Amino acid sequence: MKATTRKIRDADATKARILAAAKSEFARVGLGGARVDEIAERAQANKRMIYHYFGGKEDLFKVVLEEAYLDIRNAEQALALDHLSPREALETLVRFTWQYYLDNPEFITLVNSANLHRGRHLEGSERLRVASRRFVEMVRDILERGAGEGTFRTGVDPVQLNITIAAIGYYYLTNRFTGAVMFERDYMSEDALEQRLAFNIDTVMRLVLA
Amino acid sequence: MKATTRKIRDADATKARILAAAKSEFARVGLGGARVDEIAERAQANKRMIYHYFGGKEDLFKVVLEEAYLDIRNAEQALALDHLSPREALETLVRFTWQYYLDNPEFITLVNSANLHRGRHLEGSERLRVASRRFVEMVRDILERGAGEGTFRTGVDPVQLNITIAAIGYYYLTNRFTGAVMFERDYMSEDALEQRLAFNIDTVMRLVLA
DNA sequence: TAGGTAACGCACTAGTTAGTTACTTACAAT
DNA sequence: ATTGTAAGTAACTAACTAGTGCGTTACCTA
Repeated sequence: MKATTRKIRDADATKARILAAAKSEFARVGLGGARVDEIAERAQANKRMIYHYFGGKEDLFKVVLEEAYLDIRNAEQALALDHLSPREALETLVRFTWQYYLDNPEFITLVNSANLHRGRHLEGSERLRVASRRFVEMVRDILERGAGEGTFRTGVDPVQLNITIAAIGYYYLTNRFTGAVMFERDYMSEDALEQRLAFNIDTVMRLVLA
Repeated sequence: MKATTRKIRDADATKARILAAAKSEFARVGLGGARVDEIAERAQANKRMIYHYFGGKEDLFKVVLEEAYLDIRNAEQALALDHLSPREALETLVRFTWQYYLDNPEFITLVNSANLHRGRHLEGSERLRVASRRFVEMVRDILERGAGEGTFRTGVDPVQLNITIAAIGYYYLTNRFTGAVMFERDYMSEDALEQRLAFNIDTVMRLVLA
């Protein structure tokens, strides 16, 4: 009956609720704007528990941030791009990156907040470094396979390509509010999103094709 | 002697000092993180003056933001790209955008902060809309001239191109802290900056060339 | 079933924070 | 020279904020 017993006290569940609430709050108003009391309330936990489990606001932010990055890196691995042709693999990656940002808007704001604070909340994370190395190797492999079969040109730096793939989706979405004012466009209509994705796939393909 | 008289009371000078201090503070720690007392102190002005001249923290942010955008739009116009060949004009724009971000790092953080707050501080700015329209027309003109002489392909959306030109520079710089942790690279060395700019010019050229 | 341990809650502190009140003082126009 | 007005100041306040001290209670294990 253990699984069905409604535990009044459940450390794991409380921790998870705090993390979820913190992710949402940090994403909504940034590290500086987030309020510990608000996170506690939304997590239906006592504020004391945040200090008990995580140490403090900044430590909580570190955990939220690392989780967010590990989550996208894991999702990328799950794509199994090495089973696809180089061309398909790259297009799949561009589409995935775009869709991930759309489905997880809090990821973008968390990353922005982390960088406003000069990345200091991520500095020690060896887990993230390992995951990132694997990711770069994955892209390098696609580029090498493509160059080998003659589809792609040689000499494309996988890190630069990664940055560009992220940039063309990320920038569009994170700056959509000021963009909408300046360019008097609806950035988020179905048509607009579709057009941007098509433009981005085109950009990346023209960049690597032989 | 008016010009050389050291006025103890000078509304314009005080306003300007407040604006400069606010720009720096908002850029450093965001709207939420900035402290009105700190801005007043750094401006060597009394906090009361901020409320007197600008109304409040958020109104001050609005002015800072609008100024920042108008500044880059003016600088772009000053490039006189219509005097260059389409190809040179576009490369000049890519180089300029990149260099502007490097020379005015506060611009990027201000824009990030504005978007974290869903662009609401910019919503009413007709001045910015006018300047942006002129900017889009400038890029459209380059693309049309290029297409006319056969250098560029047809059908490239100038707004999408603008977004991409901004994105590939902006993203690299704003996310350089988390990027440095993940990819174990120095984003800001002279070599790295030069390589990124070259990569970006290449990306844009491949995107538009016929 | 007894008791130790970890989960949890209340109420507080010490320091901040945006914004204001009530005042003084320089300056320019008359 | 006088004086109205705008520039400038200092000392508040009321609300907020991260973090904590200390006591209580549920749950697991021996």
